[in-house]
Order: sequence, then C-alpha cells, then structure tokens
Amino acid sequence: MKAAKPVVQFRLRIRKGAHVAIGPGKIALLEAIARTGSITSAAKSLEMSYRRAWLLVDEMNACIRTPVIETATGGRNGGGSQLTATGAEVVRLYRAIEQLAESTVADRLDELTRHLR
Amino acid sequence: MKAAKPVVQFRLRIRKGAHVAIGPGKIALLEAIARTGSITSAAKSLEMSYRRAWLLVDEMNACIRTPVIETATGGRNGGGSQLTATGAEVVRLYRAIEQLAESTVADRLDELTRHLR
DNA sequence: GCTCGTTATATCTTTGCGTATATTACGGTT
DNA sequence: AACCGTAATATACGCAAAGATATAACGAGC
Repeated sequence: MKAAKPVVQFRLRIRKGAHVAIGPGKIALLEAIARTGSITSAAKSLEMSYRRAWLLVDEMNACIRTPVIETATGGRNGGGSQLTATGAEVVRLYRAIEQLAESTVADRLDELTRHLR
Repeated sequence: MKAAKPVVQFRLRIRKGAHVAIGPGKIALLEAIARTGSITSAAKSLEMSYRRAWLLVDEMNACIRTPVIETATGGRNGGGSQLTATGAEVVRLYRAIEQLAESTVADRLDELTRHLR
C-alpha cells in the first residue's frame, strides 16, 4: 500500500569553474576501474559508454594535481588501468566524508522524510 | 594564473521512486516564493521559466503529505502564493541539515580539496 | 610479424529537457 | 461589468548533452 520508500541521496560535488572535479559518478567509476582493471570493463559494469567513462577520467585528471589512474596501452590484454595512490586516496576520503555526513544528520533527516507521503 | 578556486557543492536530494521529492532547486524555489509572494516572480528572480517553477512545486506537492504552498488565483494582484506551515518547516529542516553536514565534514573536505590543482 | 584487446580521439546522430508561446480560468478592485 | 496579473495547463521548438560508430596507435605474447 505504501508507495516506494524515500531514498536519500547525499551528493558531494566539487566543482572547479565549469568542470566537476569530483562527484558521485566519478568516484563510482574509479572504484569500478580499481575492481575491473580497465576503463572499458569498468564502463560496462556501470552500464555507461566508454566515451563517457573516458571523459570523466579525463576531467578528473584535468582538475587534480596528479593523475588518478595509471593507464597502459598495448600488451597481452591490450593494456588496462589502475588507480594511482592519489586516486585511491581521493576515493577513500570521499567515502569517509559521505559516511560521516550521513551518520551525522540521520535523525534530522528522519524528521524531514516524515513529511513525505 | 591560478584557476578558479574549487567550489564544494553539498547536495541533498530525497527521491521517491523516479521523482525528486526534495532537492536544492526546490528549496531555493520555496524560499523565492516566500520572498516574492508568487510563483511567477519567484521564477523570474531565479531566472527559470514559469513552467519549470510550477512543475517543481507540483512534484513537491505530489510527494509531500500536505501542500507546501497555498495559492490564490484572481484578485487585485491576480493572485499569488505563499508557503504553508509544512513548506516553511521543510525549508527550515533542509537548511539545518545542510549546514550541519557542511560544518561536520569541513576539515575532511579540506584534505580532499588539497589534491586539486 | 601477426593477433588481440585496450587506450585515445574524432565525427555523426539522436533524444530528452527546458524554453518559449499560447490559452483558459479566476476573482478582488475600481 | 471591465480590468489586470496571476495560476494552471497544453503544444511546439531548439539545443546541448549523451550515445553510437569508426579509426588509429600501442605493445606483450604466441
């Protein structure tokens, strides 16, 4: 009887002018790259086009001091990508901030969602 | 020579299925309506079309138990709109949550933005 | 030196979103 | 009763964002 329960989305974005340096989609992509070992398979697992995935990575690299992924072209398996230390650190910090924020405001958030039908 | 400084966007969205019940744009719109007294002038002050503003209000009303604004049609000035008690409460809670979250994660956020160029 | 899967990049096409525009209803004020 | 500015709603149009497609370069293995 009850409609779909409300989903709270806490989204942290860090913009640099017109560009988005860090955002939820980019973090998810980095995690997928770490998990799968390549941009191509990360894109597939997130059901996004390779183009989009590559553009996201490119935008991150353009905004962050040191590259977030290390890529290899050619080779046995055609190459691949993995996170750099910076990339892993960015992911770790982002998730930590997200979790901290969510747990901090949890009860206030309940007050708010109580108004939903 | 330094590029634009990074801007942190903390966005809280509450989704209900495909719909967004509460989000940053909707809250800003409610505040503008409270300030200006009508959907039309609120839309103008936020530089959005009346249609968009109206759709946002409509979506909120569809997701929240009691309407967020009270509208009047006709009359001396053609009518107008003002927040209901629920509307004002939603705005208040949203801003409180936002501020609480931002202040809580401020230092962690600095760690993250340090990586930006 | 051939193969294979990936990175990297350009070009074309599509389509979903927002804007613009038009119309009707409404009701205090004069 | 005429007016005026708003609410409420539908239709049509434009465009920017995203996907689809194509192609070149790359290099470790066999």
